[in-house]
Amino acid sequence: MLSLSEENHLKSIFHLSINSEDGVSTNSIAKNLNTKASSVTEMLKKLNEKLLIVYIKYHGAQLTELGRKTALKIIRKHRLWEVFLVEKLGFKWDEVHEVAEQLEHIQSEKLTNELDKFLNFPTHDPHGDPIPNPAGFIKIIPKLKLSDLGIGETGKFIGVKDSSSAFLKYLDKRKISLGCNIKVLHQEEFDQSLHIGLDETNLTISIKSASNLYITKI
Amino acid sequence: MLSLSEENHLKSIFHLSINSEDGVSTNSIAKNLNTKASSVTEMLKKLNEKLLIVYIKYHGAQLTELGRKTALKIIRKHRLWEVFLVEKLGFKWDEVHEVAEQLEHIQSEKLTNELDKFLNFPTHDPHGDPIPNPAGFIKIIPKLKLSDLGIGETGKFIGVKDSSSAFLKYLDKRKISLGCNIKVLHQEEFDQSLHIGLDETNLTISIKSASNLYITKI
DNA sequence: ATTATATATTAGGTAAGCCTAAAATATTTT
DNA sequence: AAAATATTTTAGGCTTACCTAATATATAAT
Repeated sequence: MLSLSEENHLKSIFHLSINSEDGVSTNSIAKNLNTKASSVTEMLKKLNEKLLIVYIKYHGAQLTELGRKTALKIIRKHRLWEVFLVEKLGFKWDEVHEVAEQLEHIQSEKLTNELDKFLNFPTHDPHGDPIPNPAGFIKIIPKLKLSDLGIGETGKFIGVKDSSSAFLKYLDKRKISLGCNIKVLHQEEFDQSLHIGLDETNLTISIKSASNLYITKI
Repeated sequence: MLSLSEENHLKSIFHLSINSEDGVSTNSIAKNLNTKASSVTEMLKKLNEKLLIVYIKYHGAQLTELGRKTALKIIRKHRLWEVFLVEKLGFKWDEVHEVAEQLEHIQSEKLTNELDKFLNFPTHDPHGDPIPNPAGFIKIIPKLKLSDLGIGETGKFIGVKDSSSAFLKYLDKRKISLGCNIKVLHQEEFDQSLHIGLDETNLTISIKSASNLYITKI
């Protein structure tokens, strides 16, 4: 059984390795977990011993298949609990993270699987991220950003890149919610901001916001 | 904020002080938590510093009002989660303890209170134990055992004293479930076992079992 | 290709929470 | 009330997971 700290390091490495082919750097993990590089180095040695990562001195860490599965099982729990908090307990999508960070470490396969059933086997969490299956399998869909669409194209809003509370509240205020269809109408030349169509209404969002919205073309 | 270990010690002291006026002994806590007396002594000093208990060397520990409230807030969470596990996720009442021991340490008042609401403000957990309110208030009802009833008297089964898996399964097998009415029909002289009436059926239970069943006279 | 800078590791230290063995205090027995 | 026994505390160690400061390696700039 893994310690809380080991689990958090694994998860961090998983998340940080999504956008990088080679090893995850010590510093990036430290920043992610709010600790110091020296602490991370220690942990990387331990996770390497346990065959959860491949760690080469001065060259960062990469998850092994075992490590990846282990990380995904934790992420599965995190995302299931997020669904529970939003759908059953009425949490807003910007309120769930902190609590889910605690709940994800509860050890009980039965609990996780019964929760999954109770929630009716959801496929995505409230931020649009996919939920791994019990074996830690996940289908990774290459994510397209709204800012990648051309003028006239329409996308379905499926997730956020930055899930900070500020950004989620920004979306709520503008009634941009998961699953809605967004059409790119026009782009301003001088600041790249986008005019978009959303149901009946039109609005303008900055290029920064647009590149935080994941969509699938439709 | 309290550490996991501090919380567990408080809870242990609370449970052990129910049947004893004076201080809870170091050894009994150690036994309860599966640690050693020396570890408990250390912790008692710390909890005393934090004003959660009154600890006098060689004379055990007693909860302060603050300590009692704190313990009851943890117990509140434990019991709410037990209700959730049984009523929503289909756990049996002998399967919930271990998981609830983990869930009781999750820190989020909002979570606890929303869970309470979601469960429709239950007053008792699946073993018949009362659930404290958000402020850590609880009404302690002096508990009567089935073995305290006289011949011909009837009681409503409201809780168990020993909640071991073995005993709970024993009850399940005999269809003795929380809330049912039990009438004492006759007592064997040589082994004190009781003949009881339960709905349409009659059965015999040992005096040991009878003294593990809490009831209210009706 | 050196030098400067950024990044990572090692060395050594701290606090929490556990342990065993020895010493101190309480309790029970005679 | 003294001796025997049980209980509790203290002393000193260990492990995990942190930290800072010093050193080593890698990367970027000249």
